[in-house]
Amino acid sequence: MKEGPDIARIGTLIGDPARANMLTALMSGQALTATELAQAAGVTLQTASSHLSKLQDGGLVSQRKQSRHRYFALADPATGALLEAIMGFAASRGHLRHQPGPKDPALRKARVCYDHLAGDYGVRMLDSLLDRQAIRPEGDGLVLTPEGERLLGEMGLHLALLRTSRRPMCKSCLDWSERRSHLAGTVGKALLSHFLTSGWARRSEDSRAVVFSPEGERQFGALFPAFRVSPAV
Amino acid sequence: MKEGPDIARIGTLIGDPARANMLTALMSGQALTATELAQAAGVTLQTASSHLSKLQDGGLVSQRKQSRHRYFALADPATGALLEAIMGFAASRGHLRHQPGPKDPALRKARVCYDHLAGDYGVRMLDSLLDRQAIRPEGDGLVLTPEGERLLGEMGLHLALLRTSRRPMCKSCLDWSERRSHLAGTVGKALLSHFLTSGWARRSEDSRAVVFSPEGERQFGALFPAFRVSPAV
DNA sequence: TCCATGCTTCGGTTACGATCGAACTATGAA
DNA sequence: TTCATAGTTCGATCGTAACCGAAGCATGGA
Repeated sequence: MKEGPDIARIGTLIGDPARANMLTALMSGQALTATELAQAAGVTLQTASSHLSKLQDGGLVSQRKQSRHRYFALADPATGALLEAIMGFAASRGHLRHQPGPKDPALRKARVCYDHLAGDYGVRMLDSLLDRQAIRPEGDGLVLTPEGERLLGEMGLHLALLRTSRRPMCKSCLDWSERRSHLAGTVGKALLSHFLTSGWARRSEDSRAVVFSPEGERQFGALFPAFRVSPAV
Repeated sequence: MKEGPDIARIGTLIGDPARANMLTALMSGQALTATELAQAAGVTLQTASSHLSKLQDGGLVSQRKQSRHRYFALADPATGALLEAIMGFAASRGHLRHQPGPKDPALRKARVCYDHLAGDYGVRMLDSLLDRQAIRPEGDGLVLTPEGERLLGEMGLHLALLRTSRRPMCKSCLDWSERRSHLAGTVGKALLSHFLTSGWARRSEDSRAVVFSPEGERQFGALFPAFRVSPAV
């Protein structure tokens, strides 16, 4: 018989709509309870529980008990990266759950993608960083330039701390709404985190949307000017 | 309702064992007929036909008519890359179709991974290229150094021609058998192609194994010495 | 024209897995 | 102790999709 990785198992786990909804909800990077995930998936708690134990057996999600609650989260960054890859691929083939039109504009403008910023603002940020040579494409990936290090330092990010992670610093991630790339990796995570902690933006309660305050809009606009009216393909 | 890429659809397509087997067979990079794919999947021709039309609707495979035959292949390199990513992820979670032991030694030694060399020899090749600084890790990816350009030129590969492709030149790909990376991308493809055309190796008829000739072993060993007895994790 | 080959379509069967109600366990609060 | 909340396990139902036999198309050779 054949030998090799069991891709069918992973496919089956992701292939059920309820499980896919749960995983998508967990792409926000937050840990969610079984009840919350049941709501997100549109199934009862019993069904959700069954799905979650399958996802856990499959190594896609991890569980943390905390008093009466059980918090579930994506198992690790690799899981998030895999889901991002599949999302990008699905979008590239036109497999959208509904129409790709201008629906849910908040999500299209700015949203959380596992742990970094996606949507129009995410794309614009990466474009701007590339334009001012803070980041440079190199081989298949992206690298931070000295100018980029200076810029991030100015914003108060601790580069040395970021480098301790085993994840790549910069990584491009295909955006399903924009059909273009935005910035993932440790730096992408740190930037989003910076926006949130400095009060420039906050996360929407009930979706993956990221809502900028007026002040945040101003600051973001100054840091990452829309240097080109980017046509969304 | 939710908005976004339909990852469940991709998951379902990959999640059926018969379809997964077909896709794995197509990872050899060769175009195969419906009959061949039916054999690979262990189903009848009717069933295979049904699966193939689903895969085609989903944008995972493409079809080419040639007289009475219909050749199917992976739709594009992005599809191969996605499958590679899922294989790596599945292997990292221990999801193997059978035991990960020393079974099918030919496959573990050297095999085709979509269009480049994988297995022990693939890992060894990349290790060796990194060791002699022909390739350098940069950011998330790999880049060819001047030394690497010299080396490839010496082997008779046309770098200018390779650069015309939109795919990255060098790319690392996680190896399920070795749990380490091997070389993908345009350069990885060109190297495998070089081994095959120069008669150093040939493809096995009925599997993804790559069989080296005695002369090929010698040449490969000279070019890519096993500079370190690499422990397979 | 006839037949062989390669593949698709149709129809009916079957099996697996998603689903939920109900009962059960666990933790915390009153 | 009792009650409430959070979650799992069990059992039964139900729908979908995989599967294959048979028939139908298409292409090419004799």
